[in-house]
Amino acid sequence: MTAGDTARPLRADARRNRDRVLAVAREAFAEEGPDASLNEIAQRAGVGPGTLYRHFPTRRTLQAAVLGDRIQRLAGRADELLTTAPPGEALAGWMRALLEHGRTDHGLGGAMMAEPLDVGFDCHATIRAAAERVLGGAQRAGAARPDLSCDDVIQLVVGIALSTVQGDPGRSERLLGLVLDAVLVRDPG
Amino acid sequence: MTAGDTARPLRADARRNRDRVLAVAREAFAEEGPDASLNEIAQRAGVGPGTLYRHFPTRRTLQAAVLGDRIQRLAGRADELLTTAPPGEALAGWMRALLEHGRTDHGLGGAMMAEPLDVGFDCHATIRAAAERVLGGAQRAGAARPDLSCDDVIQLVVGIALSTVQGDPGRSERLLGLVLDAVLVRDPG
DNA sequence: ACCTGAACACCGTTCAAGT
DNA sequence: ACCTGAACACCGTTCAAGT
Repeated sequence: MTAGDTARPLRADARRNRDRVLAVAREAFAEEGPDASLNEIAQRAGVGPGTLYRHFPTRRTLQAAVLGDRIQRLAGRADELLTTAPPGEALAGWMRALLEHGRTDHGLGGAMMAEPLDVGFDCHATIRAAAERVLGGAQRAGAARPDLSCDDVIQLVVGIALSTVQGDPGRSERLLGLVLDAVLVRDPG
Repeated sequence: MTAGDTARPLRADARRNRDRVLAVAREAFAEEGPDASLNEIAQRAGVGPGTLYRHFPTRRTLQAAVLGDRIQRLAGRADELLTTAPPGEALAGWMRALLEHGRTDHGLGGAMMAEPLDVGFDCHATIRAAAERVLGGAQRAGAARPDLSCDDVIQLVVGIALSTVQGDPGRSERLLGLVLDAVLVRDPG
């Protein structure tokens, strides 16, 4: 199920307009960040402002829709890692993926996690569930500190993303490494 | 020396206007966050928009001026802690102070650290110097990991501030504790 | 030297009118 | 049922005119 799924199908032209707006918004957020002009997005998509607002009543709704499949992929990546890597590495790898997600679109990914409100499909719940899976796996294997919650993991990583959006990715990785030292339990080998 | 010091003294009315704007901006940022309307600040201060822009050509300039003395106090707190607490506790205490700073004014404190550009007096340099002092002290005493840079410390703490501005302070402290586990060297006692 | 405030281009948002 | 686009209130920013 995709982020944009609604109760019953849209009329053909409505669906097309929605997709157009979404495609343009994707580019706009990538280029100009989360505060890109909505009117300009509507214009570039060839629709009136009203049409944009009909489909996405608030800016956050549009942001959530843009991030939707990215978040789905992020959740899927958790299960992928759990079957292809040892638990500790799976957790570390997923945190790396979350970090990258947080940095996308000039920090839009991280910003959405930093604000409590949820829109459309529940981004928070999806990410939290994925975090719980990788963290739980690592904890049961004794590879991660047992007193950690998935919110701890998420907020630490999102924090790194937000404090380094402007800088180079190398800084992000460096900081993630430091946090991992507090999260992972040293392998006695 | 205060943040607002300029080369030569202002005319009396100019100085008064500047102070008025600054006082109103302080309230506005505290209430509405870093994006508070500049026009409204000018109006509430009883000056025209042009006057505000004359004194603070960009929003960041105004933000820096508002945060100025807070940053001075934060830097002073470093030295205070270094003389009243053992090195490891001084570092931890200062990081706590930095965390609180990052959360002020709806995250304005943290946001300014997350963007590279500097305005007016150099906020970054002031904070980095303070961080270097407490971190260096702790490292020389063997209380902190020797491979850490002051940027590591700052960005980790600022990240926590940014990812928890909306939530309760308890979450911030919790996450700071986790980061401290990676920063401090366990006391063998 | 400094202030004022009208003016401009822009933004988000709404809503009557259309199809 | 959906779209359009004019309209409104607002914002940041500038600048000629004043003192």
